Amino acid sequence: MEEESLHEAFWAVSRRMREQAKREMEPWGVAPSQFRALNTLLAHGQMRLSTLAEHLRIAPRSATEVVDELESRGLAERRPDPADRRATLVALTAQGRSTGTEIRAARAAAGAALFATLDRSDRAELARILRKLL
Amino acid sequence: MEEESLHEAFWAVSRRMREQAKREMEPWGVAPSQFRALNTLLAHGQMRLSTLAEHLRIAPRSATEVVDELESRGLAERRPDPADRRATLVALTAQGRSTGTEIRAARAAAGAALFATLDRSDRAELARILRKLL
DNA sequence: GAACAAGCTGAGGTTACCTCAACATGAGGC
DNA sequence: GCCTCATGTTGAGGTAACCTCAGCTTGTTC
Repeated sequence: MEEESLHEAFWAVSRRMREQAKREMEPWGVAPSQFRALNTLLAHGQMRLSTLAEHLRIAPRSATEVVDELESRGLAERRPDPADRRATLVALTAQGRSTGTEIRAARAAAGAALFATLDRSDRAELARILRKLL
Repeated sequence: MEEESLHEAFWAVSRRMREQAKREMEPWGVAPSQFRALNTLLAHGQMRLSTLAEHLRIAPRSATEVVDELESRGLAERRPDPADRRATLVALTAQGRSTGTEIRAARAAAGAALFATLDRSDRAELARILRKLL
């Protein structure tokens, strides 16, 4: 009973999160899934497709798709991994880096809107609980 | 910075939630979206399609689809609204009611698995914070 | 009784995934 | 050096859960 409503509430919030993220990124023509990739590349630098997939917790095949999109928008590029010729590395282009940081800044400025309604301690609580759930 | 990781954590949890829900409902051949509808019908009784859409926070057109599915599985049925001939009411069949309660029981028994890892106070905290976010 | 609103659905689209199989490359055993 | 097995990426094809837009039927109001 209680679990069901927790479930529903969780679902509603994550839905709202997605909608909002989508709106925020529209000006750059970047979809949420692409931004997620952009963001981890910003944080960790170039990496293999499969490593990116792990970071994003998606199947390698799906990472291929996201990278295709980023590449077609000129935000990232593939290069052969010199260490293993089966692998390809994904790296941000200069434009990818700047677009990524711009979006991050915009989101921060918009207050990462949803979570901004929480005060510092609530955010800490939420983070703690989410970590527990993972 | 912090918001981004909150975002990611939230996303990861809701993803896991969906996967788990899907697995739990497989034996009944009911998808998560269908169960959501089933559940609100169990809770509130028959209602108009548009009202159901509101409850589920989806577009009316999407409710049509969910109800189509439930109907084809014999779990719900449409009947004309005697009060307004434009409208159709959605009601659970006997099988719909029993299947719904079975799934609910199964999920409760499985501990609504994810949230079971939280103790009582954490769950209350989480519920409070989610409510604040909505 | 004309005009506008409300309720539902057909058609068609999108996002963000998935699996499975093919193909190329690498690594270990013999 | 060759064979086998594992690893990395991608083509093909599929799915869930939504969406909008246009069209139909009824209802309400003036």
